[in-house]
Amino acid sequence: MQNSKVLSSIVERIKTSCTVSNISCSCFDHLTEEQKELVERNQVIVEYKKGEVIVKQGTFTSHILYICEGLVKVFYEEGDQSLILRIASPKSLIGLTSLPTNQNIFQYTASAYVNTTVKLIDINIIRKLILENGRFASAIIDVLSEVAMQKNGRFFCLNHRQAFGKLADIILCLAGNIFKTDKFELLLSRKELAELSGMSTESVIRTLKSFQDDGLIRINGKTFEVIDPEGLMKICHLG
Amino acid sequence: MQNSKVLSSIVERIKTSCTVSNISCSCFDHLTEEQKELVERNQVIVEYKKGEVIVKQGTFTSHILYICEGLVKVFYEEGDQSLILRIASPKSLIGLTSLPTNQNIFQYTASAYVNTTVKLIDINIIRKLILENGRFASAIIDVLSEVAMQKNGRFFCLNHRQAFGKLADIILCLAGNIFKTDKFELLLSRKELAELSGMSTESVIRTLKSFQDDGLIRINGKTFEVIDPEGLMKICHLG
DNA sequence: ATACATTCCTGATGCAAATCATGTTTTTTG
DNA sequence: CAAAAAACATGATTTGCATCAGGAATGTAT
Repeated sequence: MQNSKVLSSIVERIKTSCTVSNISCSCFDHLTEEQKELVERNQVIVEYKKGEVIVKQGTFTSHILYICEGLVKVFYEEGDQSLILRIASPKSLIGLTSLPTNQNIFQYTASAYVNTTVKLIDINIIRKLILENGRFASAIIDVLSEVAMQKNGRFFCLNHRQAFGKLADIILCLAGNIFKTDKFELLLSRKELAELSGMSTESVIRTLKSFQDDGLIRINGKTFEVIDPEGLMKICHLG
Repeated sequence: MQNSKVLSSIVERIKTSCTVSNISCSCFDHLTEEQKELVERNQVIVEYKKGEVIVKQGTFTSHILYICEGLVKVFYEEGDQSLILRIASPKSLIGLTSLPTNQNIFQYTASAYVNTTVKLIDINIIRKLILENGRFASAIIDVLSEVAMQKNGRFFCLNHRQAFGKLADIILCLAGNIFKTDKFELLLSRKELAELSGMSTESVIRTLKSFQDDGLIRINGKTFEVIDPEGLMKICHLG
């Protein structure tokens, strides 16, 4: 448990270069009671099973997604290749980039990593609220900005680091930002981890093994434990 | 000149995967006369020489940048490595990601590729206008969304294509989006082109040469001419 | 329990592209 | 204008990582 403290302080420091982060949204707090009701009247709550597609790239954006529970993979597709843009955890919004009215098509696919509960909110209501409520608009801008900055960090990491650096980063992010503990049950397969880090499944396995051999992490099936977060940090910044 | 037509139609089609694009901003059109005056009273126009740093990552964001003329490199720095996030051409805004008040530090450096004229607008005025004017806020959201989507395309391209695919993409983007003609004087050095495409300078030179040998482009010093845009297109989507 | 499919893992091979080394041309500067 | 510096170019070498091939372990369906 001492490690948790070290971990959180480290994750704090590497925030900007972090591949995966948890950007929560407080925009609805700025609504009036009346506006809150309006949102509630125009939303539905839907549950998705592990692996199910929530929205598909290329379809019309009729709704904005608000993740209530679960974990969602947001990715860009082209041909048979894909690129994970971000991982959305509870309190995240998905679909904001479709707010421009001349761009009302989903530019990415979102699917559930695990069983996930999502609020679907009518996008026109969001548009209306942006026009009406400055504080709400400002909060939406904040979310967009944060997502953009996080993406810059991920972008940088994927392009400038090599295998072990990328993977070290992802492990720290999963521990620090998503699961918020140094020992967690990883819901993702090695293949999904590979997709996330932009490397081959085999390389992920090999690299994970080398981390384990070097005493940086401990793996037992799906259970991951970060033993030496500072070591991972170093790897992350070197390679 | 026949080629220009082909070129523009092609650039139209590959818009989403385009590494470099020209996102212009019409947000100030939505201001009242009074608000426009407010902006004008709180802005200064500054000229930067080629190579000069306009804003430096890590410094306080007191102003938003509006490019009047020129070409600006926006990049993320970490240690001695850097990553170009986007190229900003006239009518672009830079610094919007610093709008959240809890995040008032520039997350990237901007420097002038060529002599550039920039309007510096007090960021607090922009914040005030977002709260006051819904249409303005909405236009800012539109810009942020477009930049985000463009970044996704660039992100994808840099990660999934190999050298020749990346470079083909960049050449098409420069021709189609920045210079808007199939024959242009490239202001960037091979080294800058390498930085932009995330490859080594030597590889850029070699790849450019192979494009020339294959009759796809013609290069004469700094003058680039796209001869076979459809060929470049194909390369772009294959590799 | 048996058959089948995934996921996980390991070693061998190949290749794209970075790096190194070195030379040439162009541009900048004193 | 000469000297220095930067940009451009090209060949040789190295290397990180994907790909291929095959096997063990785990999970799922029959």
